Amino acid sequence: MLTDTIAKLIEEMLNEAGGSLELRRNDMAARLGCVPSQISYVITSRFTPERGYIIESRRGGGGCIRIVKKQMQRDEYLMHFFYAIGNEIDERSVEAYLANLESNGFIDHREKSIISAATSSSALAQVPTQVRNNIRAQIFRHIILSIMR
Amino acid sequence: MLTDTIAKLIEEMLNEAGGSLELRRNDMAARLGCVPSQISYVITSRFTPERGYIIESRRGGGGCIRIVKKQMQRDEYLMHFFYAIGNEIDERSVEAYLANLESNGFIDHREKSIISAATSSSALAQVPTQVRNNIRAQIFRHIILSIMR
DNA sequence: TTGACTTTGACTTTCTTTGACCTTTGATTT
DNA sequence: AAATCAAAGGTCAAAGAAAGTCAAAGTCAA
Repeated sequence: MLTDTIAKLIEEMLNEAGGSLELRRNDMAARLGCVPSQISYVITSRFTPERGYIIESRRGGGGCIRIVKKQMQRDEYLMHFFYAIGNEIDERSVEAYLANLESNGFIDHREKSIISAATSSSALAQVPTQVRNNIRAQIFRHIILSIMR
Repeated sequence: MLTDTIAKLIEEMLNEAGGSLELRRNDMAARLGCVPSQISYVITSRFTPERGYIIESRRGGGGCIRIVKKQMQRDEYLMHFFYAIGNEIDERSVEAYLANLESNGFIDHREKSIISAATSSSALAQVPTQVRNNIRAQIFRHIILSIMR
């Protein structure tokens, strides 16, 4: 899948560059043989704030897209979660947050898979779909609290 | 019966692949000459968490179904727990199990508090009381599965 | 003949890819 | 300075590609 290829490439570039990176959308699209908006799609779907990335960009001549992987402090993180998770959350977003938590060293791999299991739609299959995301948010929030304590 | 054929095929593929496998539902259905939803049926009826399987999937372009078989025999102790949990469980029993798991070295203190948070009545407050113990059991079972190899 | 399990297919939801059109910015003319 | 132009990136909707859901119909054993 194109999306994955692009996402991997950007991640690599980010690592090499030490967590902060500027890229030209058109160049990148040309190199990969895709339309420029595909790059935008990858960035908005994979390099989200939930996953700990900050995106800025500038149009016009010499314009570019800047991607920064943000390292967060513990307290900052707690605040972040309180505001961000909200009343409901889907499985994908949980995964995004977990990836973020792991890469910031707040949880390890095993803990991640435990939390993932606890909040999976499979585990919550018996919960009516209309409220499943609410329950998931509750569970996730309780877990975050227990970790941050 | 079609179902058995498909189930056997998937099991074989799993063995060959060493316990973990990704398949394309449409491809498989086309190869076997059946409707795609038949594959779904087989998976939901035969490759259940109760039998030690974990299922994940992604829709859309490049989507697929991932099946992981946990080797329950390897950890008899955990398997024992898994079955002992049953279809419903209350908060106190979870705590008792967790104490047991911790003192036997299957989980550490942090993991215990994560699981405790995930299965607490407080986290499940929005779940109707009649089914809360069922949901709790599902969550707990999924967690136990996730820490098996 | 009833109830559990299977089979099928129409419809839904989610994710990706593409392209046409819009907006912003810096440079160049007038 | 104002007007113009070209070079970015942004947006959005439509089409495409998977998988999920669900209910109706079929099968078969007790």
